[in-house]
Amino acid sequence: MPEPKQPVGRPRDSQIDHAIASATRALLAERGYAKLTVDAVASRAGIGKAAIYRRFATKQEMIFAATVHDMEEQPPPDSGSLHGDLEAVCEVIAEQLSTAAPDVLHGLLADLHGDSSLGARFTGTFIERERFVIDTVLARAVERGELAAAPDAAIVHALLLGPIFYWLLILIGDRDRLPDLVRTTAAAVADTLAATAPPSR
Amino acid sequence: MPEPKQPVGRPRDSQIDHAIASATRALLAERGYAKLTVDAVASRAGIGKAAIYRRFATKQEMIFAATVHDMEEQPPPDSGSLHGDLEAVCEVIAEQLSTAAPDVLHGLLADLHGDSSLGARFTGTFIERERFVIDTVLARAVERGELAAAPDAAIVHALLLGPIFYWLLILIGDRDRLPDLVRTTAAAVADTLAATAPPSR
Amino acid sequence: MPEPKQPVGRPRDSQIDHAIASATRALLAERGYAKLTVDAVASRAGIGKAAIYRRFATKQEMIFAATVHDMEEQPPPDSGSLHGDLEAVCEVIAEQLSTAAPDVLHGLLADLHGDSSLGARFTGTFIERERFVIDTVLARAVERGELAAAPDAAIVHALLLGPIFYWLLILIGDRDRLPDLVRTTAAAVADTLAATAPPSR
Amino acid sequence: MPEPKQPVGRPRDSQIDHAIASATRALLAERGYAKLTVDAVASRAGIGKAAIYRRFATKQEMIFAATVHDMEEQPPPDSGSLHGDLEAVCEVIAEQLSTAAPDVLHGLLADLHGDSSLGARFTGTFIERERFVIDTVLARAVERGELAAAPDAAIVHALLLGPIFYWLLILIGDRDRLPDLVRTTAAAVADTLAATAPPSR
DNA sequence: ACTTAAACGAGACGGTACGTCCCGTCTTTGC
DNA sequence: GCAAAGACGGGACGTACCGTCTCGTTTAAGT
Repeated sequence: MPEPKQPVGRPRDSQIDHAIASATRALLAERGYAKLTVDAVASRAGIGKAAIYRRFATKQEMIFAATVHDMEEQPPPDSGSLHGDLEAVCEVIAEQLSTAAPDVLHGLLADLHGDSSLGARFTGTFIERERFVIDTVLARAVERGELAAAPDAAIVHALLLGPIFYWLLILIGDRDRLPDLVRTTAAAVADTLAATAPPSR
Repeated sequence: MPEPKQPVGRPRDSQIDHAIASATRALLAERGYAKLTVDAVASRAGIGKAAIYRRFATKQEMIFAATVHDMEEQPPPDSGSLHGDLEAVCEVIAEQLSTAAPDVLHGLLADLHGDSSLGARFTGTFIERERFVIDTVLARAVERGELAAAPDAAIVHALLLGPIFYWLLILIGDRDRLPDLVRTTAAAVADTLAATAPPSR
Repeated sequence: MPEPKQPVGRPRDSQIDHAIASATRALLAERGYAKLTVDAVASRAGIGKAAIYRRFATKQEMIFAATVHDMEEQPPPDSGSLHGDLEAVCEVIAEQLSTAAPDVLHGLLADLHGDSSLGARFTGTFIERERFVIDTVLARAVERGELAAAPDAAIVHALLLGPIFYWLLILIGDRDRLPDLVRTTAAAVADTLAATAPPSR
Repeated sequence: MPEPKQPVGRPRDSQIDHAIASATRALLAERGYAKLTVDAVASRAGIGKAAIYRRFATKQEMIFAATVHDMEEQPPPDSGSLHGDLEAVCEVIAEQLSTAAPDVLHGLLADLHGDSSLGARFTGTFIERERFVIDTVLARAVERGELAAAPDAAIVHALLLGPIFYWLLILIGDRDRLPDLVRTTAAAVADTLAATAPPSR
């Protein structure tokens, strides 16, 4: 029996889930990743620490849940060309990333890769999902006849999203210029792929 | 006179600087960024904690100094072509980065951007130095007649080094395939630049 | 209403109070006052340092509480004569003091008078209590007709207990001879008082 | 040869001895025993720490030397009676003690008895000297015929000086009343001795 | 309505690391 | 060839968090 887990006792209060998430986000914005403490989140949310640890095993999981909560990524609608598809993919990622402060992303990434289980979960969701999106748009291009064969998706992944991450996380570049970067990147990747795997005439 | 600051008292023992740096690096390699403690560094280096805090205000500054100690980046020798120069720049960065464990890079970046003074210092040295290297190779290309005008260096910076960081820090990709990525990236950027700012015929 | 202060949250574990006190006393006996460390107390008591600092603001307060825990001093039973009463008072004090090592007494007194709040607390409890005992036996003597009027209690206090403290703390005298000293002191004080304030015939 | 110790090199600067002692006394008065640091003394005296440690093995010795520097105690001139002699002894001690703050005396005593070598030295000088003074006045009384035999000097020592120490160190009593206490104590001890060892008629 | 079982706010708990301070020693340069 | 200035190893201090664990109270579902 797959254990329907008939609930006994007081059920979890779903308001608390929201309170935790929004307190976490507020404190991240106010004080930064490094100075976020679980006690502060509990206090700000008006709840006890136990309510947090009943939901999340570690502080990192809490932050992870509060920050990447709704990042659902779907392959973009078929734009009719590889170039258009790649640009759409880039744009979505860029938009999502630019809502977060760089120090939060760095802190989260550091903690993610410092904890192997969380790291695996991150790779298993976000990275895989991005990869799937890229696979999809590449397959479309092959089908469309733009490319002779699907190139290595991992390399394309890095070429396409790397510049955006670097701009936001390392260069801490001006966000107004992000659209420029997105356009240039998408164009460069599209051209390179076309040159490397030209359609068999 | 700009204060020659003639030293009085016992001078700092430069052997201790080395001992701190190498103990830090050893412990980072052995136990990882998250488990590095100042006491452990002092103990391993055979010194007192005070000697560390006399040199560095925080643990983060110590790690910063110990890890980025000798990263001197010079523009690569002129290879004769923009493509060759870009590839050389990429290779050097890729080589430097791959000597460090990903968790150290993440931890360091997180701490860097969690402390504004350190973050500014990082940008003011490494990023500026990388930017200078890129400026140099772009200027060479213009001089050579490969490009009509030097393109925006910041964008080139992101396009060129972003994929490598992404590969190592986010994808945690196979390091054996890094040379492939470097080649592809350099080629893509060179082609894009040539297409965007072609030599005035 | 004088604030009944209904407790919320997890209450303090009173076993820990005992564990701290007995670990402190054990370590004082084993290693002496100067070598007592808070970490050692915590470790010996099997608790965290935070549990100590939640109860006591400083190491000194902890030692104060641990060493003077149960020193409840009551006026001795009426022996029928001033001399007998004074001797009883002396004996009790002498016995209590001789259970402690001189270095602990010195250390404690030094810390007491190095921290004004602790010093005031010490005076407000022990000294006051001793004074009350002395007041009581003097009042008895007046009632009994042994003395015409109660003499200055502060002077009597010093005359009666001073020699014992001096013997134990300054002379570090042989403890076997303490009973002798107690007898002589009590006799001297009783005689002096009788001579100074004789019963009005 | 009894080693005339012909001095080699630069002789010690005796001004420094004074500077150390007065800086120590000033800081003791300003900040108290517990907060006295060697660095502060050196800085205040305008000298290096080494100059201090060249003269004293420990901080305690330095304070000891600075505070008890000139306490030379001689038996008082013969007053003609035991009572008068005892009172004179008391007065001298009381005067010397009341120049020092109680926290300094306590701190010093604590450190003295925490360090056995210094403790022995203290006993070997001050206590012995006091004892000699008491022995002397008791011998005079015997010679004079006031006492049949010299009583136990240790007990007399405690009886005579204990109340003064207690008043100043434990009760932190009013110093204006010290003369009263001295008179009462001397009278009590004189009477008791006379009663215990009356002159053989 | 009453029992039961879990969730709740509050906050104490063991543990670990931090950064500071001081001691007594050692090592320079300058007088 | 000593002195000041101050760096050094060592070690304790008191603080701050983490993730866990009681308390006494509250809330739903099942009797």
